[in-house]
Amino acid sequence: MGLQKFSENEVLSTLTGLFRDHGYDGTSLSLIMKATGLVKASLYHRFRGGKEEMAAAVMDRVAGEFATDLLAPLNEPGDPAERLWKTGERLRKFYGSGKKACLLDTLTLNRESPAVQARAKAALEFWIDSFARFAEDSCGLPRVLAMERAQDAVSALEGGLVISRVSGNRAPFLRAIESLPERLMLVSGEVSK
Amino acid sequence: MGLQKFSENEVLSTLTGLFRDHGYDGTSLSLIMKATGLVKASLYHRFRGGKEEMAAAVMDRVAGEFATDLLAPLNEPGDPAERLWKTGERLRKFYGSGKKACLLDTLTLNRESPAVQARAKAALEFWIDSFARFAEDSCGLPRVLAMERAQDAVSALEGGLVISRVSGNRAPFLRAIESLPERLMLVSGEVSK
DNA sequence: CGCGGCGTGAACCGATCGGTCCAGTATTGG
DNA sequence: CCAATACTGGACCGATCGGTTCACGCCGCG
Repeated sequence: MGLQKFSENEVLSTLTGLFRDHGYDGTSLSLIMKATGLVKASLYHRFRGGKEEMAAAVMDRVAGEFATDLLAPLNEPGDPAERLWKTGERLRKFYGSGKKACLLDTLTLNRESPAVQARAKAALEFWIDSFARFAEDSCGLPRVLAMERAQDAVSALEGGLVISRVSGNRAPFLRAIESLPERLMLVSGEVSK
Repeated sequence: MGLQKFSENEVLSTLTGLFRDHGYDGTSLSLIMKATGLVKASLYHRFRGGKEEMAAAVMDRVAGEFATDLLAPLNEPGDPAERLWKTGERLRKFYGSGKKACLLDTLTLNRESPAVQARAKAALEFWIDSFARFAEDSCGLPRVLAMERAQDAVSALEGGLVISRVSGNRAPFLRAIESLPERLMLVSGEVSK
């Protein structure tokens, strides 16, 4: 069998960066060719479904990364505060401290991609659910409150990314990361500061 | 002078909806033609700069709407709580209770549009600044805290929009609206609930 | 060593992209 | 009522869009 110039993982990484920066419509095949160093036929050979399959594959990969890496500490044994901090650090790194955008945002504008849309929704729900279960199981928050807090926590992260991207100031996103303990671990909402 | 089929305002409203729903790259000229009922030449006559000028005009219009309508209550005399509530209601209506996206998000992915990018940044800064001045002048928050709170408030709104759009659940956005008083009016962060 | 097959490059496809041109229409001011 | 003006329709442009085809080269396996 012929040897591939770049591994599946390398290509998917490049694709991920592309879709993050430019969204679905903004990521043209020619841009993908330039960035990956592969030509159309090579791309098409790996992704028979074309661009949409590429986007779906990227979503799957990132969803897997969230499940097995970024959000994994939430389900491990140990001190809840430390586990949440670990997850926060990984999220911070994943989003380049606010420099990189989120696929859930940039990849969901194209309406005529139900496959991508469904994956995004599932990934978001998994994320929120992971936060909620952590707040409920490890921190004793009542179920409904835990769900609200989880939604708000992810919302704060996503919003921070938008603000940081548009304003060029990473502080809002970093504060969203730092606020995770207050959001998911405290029963009432008071802050010491 | 010839009579125009649709007023400047009608066309700009349609364009606003288009750019909100599909982003910059996703809003093709043919889509614009269908939605506005105008043909390319007519569009091009009104916007010599083409699609980029349309996007810029939309940004200008919405920025003006924020300044003279949505955020205006913050600078009026009267009870701060009521003024903030008024602004919240207008924001809620503007974003269709979470169904409609924000241009600051959907229009800032295309990097090779410095004009649009600059307008978005300015509009966002104006928004944050309006919140911050309200928190400082009307609610007595110290300047630096007011600025942080304002950033976080806008961040919560933007995040709520993303979550609501992807999940199809409007609750997160509505909670972001409801949380405005806590965010901008309270010196410490405790909540009664 | 040669065979089978995966992976790749280049050429090519129709459709659509954003943008341009100009002749015509309609309307208002003089 | 005529001319200047504001606007619109349709045809057209080159470039690029996403997608497809096919033959060749390269590799591992027998």
